Amino acid sequence: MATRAPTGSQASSSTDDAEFLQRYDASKFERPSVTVDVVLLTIQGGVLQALVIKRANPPHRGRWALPGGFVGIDESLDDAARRKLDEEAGVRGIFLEQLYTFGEPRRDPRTRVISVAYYALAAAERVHAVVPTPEAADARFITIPDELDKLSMAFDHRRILEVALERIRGKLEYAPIAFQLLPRTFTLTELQQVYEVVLGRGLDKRNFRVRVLEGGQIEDAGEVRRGSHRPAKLYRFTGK
Amino acid sequence: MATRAPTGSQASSSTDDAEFLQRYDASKFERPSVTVDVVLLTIQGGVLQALVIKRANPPHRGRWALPGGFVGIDESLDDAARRKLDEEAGVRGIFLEQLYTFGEPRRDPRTRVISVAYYALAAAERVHAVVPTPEAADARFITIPDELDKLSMAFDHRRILEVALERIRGKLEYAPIAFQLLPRTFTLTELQQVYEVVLGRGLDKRNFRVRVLEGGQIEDAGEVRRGSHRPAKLYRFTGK
DNA sequence: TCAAAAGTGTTGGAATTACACCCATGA
DNA sequence: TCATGGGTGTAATTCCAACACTTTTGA
Repeated sequence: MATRAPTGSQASSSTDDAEFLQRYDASKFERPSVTVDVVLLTIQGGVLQALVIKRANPPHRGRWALPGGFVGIDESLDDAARRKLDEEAGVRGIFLEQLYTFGEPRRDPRTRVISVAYYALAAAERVHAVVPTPEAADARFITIPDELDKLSMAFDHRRILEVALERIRGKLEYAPIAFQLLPRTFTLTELQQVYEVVLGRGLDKRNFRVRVLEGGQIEDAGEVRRGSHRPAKLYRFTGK
Repeated sequence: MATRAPTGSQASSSTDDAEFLQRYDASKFERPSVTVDVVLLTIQGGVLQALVIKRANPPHRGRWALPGGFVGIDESLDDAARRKLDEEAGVRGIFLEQLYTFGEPRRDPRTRVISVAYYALAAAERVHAVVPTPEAADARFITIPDELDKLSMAFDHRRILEVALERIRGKLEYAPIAFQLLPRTFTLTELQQVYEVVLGRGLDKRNFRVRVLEGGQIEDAGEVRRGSHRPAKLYRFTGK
């Protein structure tokens, strides 16, 4: 038997592999179903919101659940999450990142279902204009934490949502994710509100501005937003 | 149809669910295989090391791979990872945490395989005494980064290992994981070496000691380690 | 002219970094 | 006694938190 040296060169799939493929009995192992579930977060009206969909079928018919569904057999996990976001929220091209995989044997009463959870972030404009879609007749945004605390959710989706919140609160401080919750250009006050809403506490305006302007992640967009009062400078995120 | 109010009470599995279970056609969706792969890290001889196993079967026969295997249909993901660690490394009861799920359609040439990756940390004493085991006749620890850089690994296991390294480097600074790489009692120099080896750079001894002693996570174990020179105080981690 | 949001600096304390020598032990 | 790793303090700097008023605009 030709064993390969530990420090061998980059080898392509060997002849062994091809032979094995033909012999491989794919039915040998009982396989779980694999789904993706997506926590879509946005900020609207000064509050953090998450998209939930009312289940039209058992199990948990009539309860609220995260958008999600089965992963296609030739589809990557990321693609499945993106597809579900498109089908059930009508949203494309937004920030999306894998969160955690939930695989307790009894988390779905039907059969063994392993769910790879994702979280997505979008500016309110990107999502409030397009929901609902054909696949999700009854979809809505719940406010966090108020409505979430009262809502009974299907499966372990409440837990998934809470893990997503933990994650973005942690990441907010070292990764450029706040910008994903804003339109391309934004005012510093709007950016600060993102931080305040996600972290759940107020921040000092002067300290915040110094920090963010010295951080080198945003640049002056050269325009102003006019409201009913003093116009505010617009900034844009300088892609990392 | 009785739709549930958005803010309803915690409902148990409904009759709908039970009915549906009987009708549910589990074969409707083609299902991927699901595996776990475990990155077992340890520190030995002042270097970071990872356990790899030589594959006895195709695909990638003779190449080095992470310990891992299929998830049982009634087994949680965590349990599967723990089981593999036991079977292929003979190690139990060590720190284990989910890392990331790798699910590209072609990552395994046989069929669609989604791998939920874990990383595990153990003191050298815990693992070097027990490897190899029956299931993994050819297992060894490779040094990081030296041997890893030269090694050709099966599947996307190199990538998984690199993601694990990124993760522990990031977590080292805010989570108490360094202690997982040490025996129950340890000297401050040993603790510092863990940080240095994982981060790949030297640290100032005096600053390190002040920080760690004021951190409140360790306590004096009341003993000393005697070597060939001045004895060193032993400390223990005060479980968070 | 007034209401409302935009914009702007300073200061004190805390945390972080840089840096060099003496101590206790076993051989 | 000497080689080796164990153990300790201080000063400069940077970072962070607290704090209030003036400016610009549209109504």
